[in-house]
Amino acid sequence: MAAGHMTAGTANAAETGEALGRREQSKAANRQAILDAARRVFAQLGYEAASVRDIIRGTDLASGTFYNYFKSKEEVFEALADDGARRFRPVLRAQREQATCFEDYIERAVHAYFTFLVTEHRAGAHPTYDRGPHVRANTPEMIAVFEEVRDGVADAIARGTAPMVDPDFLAAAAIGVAQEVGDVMLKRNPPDVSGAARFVTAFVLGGVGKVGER
Amino acid sequence: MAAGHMTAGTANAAETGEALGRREQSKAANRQAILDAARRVFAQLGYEAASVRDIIRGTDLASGTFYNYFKSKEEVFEALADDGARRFRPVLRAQREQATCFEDYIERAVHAYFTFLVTEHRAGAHPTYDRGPHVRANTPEMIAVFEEVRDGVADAIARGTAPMVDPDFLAAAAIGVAQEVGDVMLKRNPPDVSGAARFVTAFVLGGVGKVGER
DNA sequence: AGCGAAGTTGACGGGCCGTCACGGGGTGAC
DNA sequence: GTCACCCCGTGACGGCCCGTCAACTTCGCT
Repeated sequence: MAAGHMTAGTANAAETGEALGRREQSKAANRQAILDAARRVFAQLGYEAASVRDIIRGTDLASGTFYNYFKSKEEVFEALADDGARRFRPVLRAQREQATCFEDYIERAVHAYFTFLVTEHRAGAHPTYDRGPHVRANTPEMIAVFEEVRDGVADAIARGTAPMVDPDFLAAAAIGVAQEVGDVMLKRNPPDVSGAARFVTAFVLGGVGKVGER
Repeated sequence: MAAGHMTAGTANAAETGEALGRREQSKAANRQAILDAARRVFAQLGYEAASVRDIIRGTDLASGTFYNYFKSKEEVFEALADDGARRFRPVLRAQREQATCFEDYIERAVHAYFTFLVTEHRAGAHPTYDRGPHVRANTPEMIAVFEEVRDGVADAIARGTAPMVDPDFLAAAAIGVAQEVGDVMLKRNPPDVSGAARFVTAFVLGGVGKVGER
């Protein structure tokens, strides 16, 4: 803004972190244009059915340009996924710090996840990943919850708060429950986030307890 | 075999159910050739990466012939899936009848499912469904277990053996656990079917118990 | 102003898709 | 045994998507 009559040199860019050269600006814009188009296209056609060409048509770029930014449809998906995870993870961390106990922690994490699911679902960002036989993609939030829960569980076990069980199995079980129940929840109208979160929490905690008994 | 000098008329076919006309014979053979090729190709390339052309090349048929039997790759997958389910379901039923209680029933079902998984996995029939972002197809056995467990749970609730809970959520949770833990199990060497089955059983039963408490 | 690098463009060869007009061979009637 | 019918296998075809690349445009710097 204060650039005025400056020649937009490198010194200015380093000064604030913004006001990049035309080159960098255009690069960022193109990348974002591709991601935006991809979001729209995935939402409309579903990930499976969408083609790179569909995404390109959603921008005003040439086909070759796409490949300057991404190698494939998969890579675009991953970029979108990382984006989702980056937005979601802080929320999850916050819940973890506010939690009063292990039980509370699980419920908060799951509740946050389901809320996120419903939001993204409403926004159309989560297309029907289920075309063909029946296919599901691991959403970024899922991965975030997975790692978060795994860490939380490992913590709890280390502190003796939770029984000692195979953490891989446990994390897998928890994520499986959240995933499937989340799916069922989304199909209901209206989706009962709190109810589903309570169900999952109880189920997982009950499972942990029973498994820990030997 | 006893056909001898017969003119292979329709009456003979109806008599035993076999000894079909050349036409029907060839049709069955072609269908089977496609399914066999598809199994191989899916195993080798993965479901995602496999193309209809790959399947066709795995047979000595022309491309047009494929479409006389199946509309798409998806339809071939479904045919293979139905086949798997048809082989697996009787096993599951048998376990159900042998079970002495609800707990035993769950463990038997899960154990049978995991055994099936390992067998099919070894046979290469279950390719890496996870290419690209991370994609998973609902296998036919999964669907069979899903329905079986759902029915079993509904039964148990009706008889008062299991606490009254939302059966959709419950079935979803159970299948989610089995699915994810099954995945983890398959990645270990050697896969511990009994251990995983015990884990899942305990987890699910614990979950059911806790959820039922209110 | 002018040069070199960075980035964009769109045409191109290769491959897959599903279709369809053709022809060969099984089938049943006589 | 013969023959007409029609089922079904065949493979070439137009349409589309893929990833590449030589030519060109734009930017950044001197």
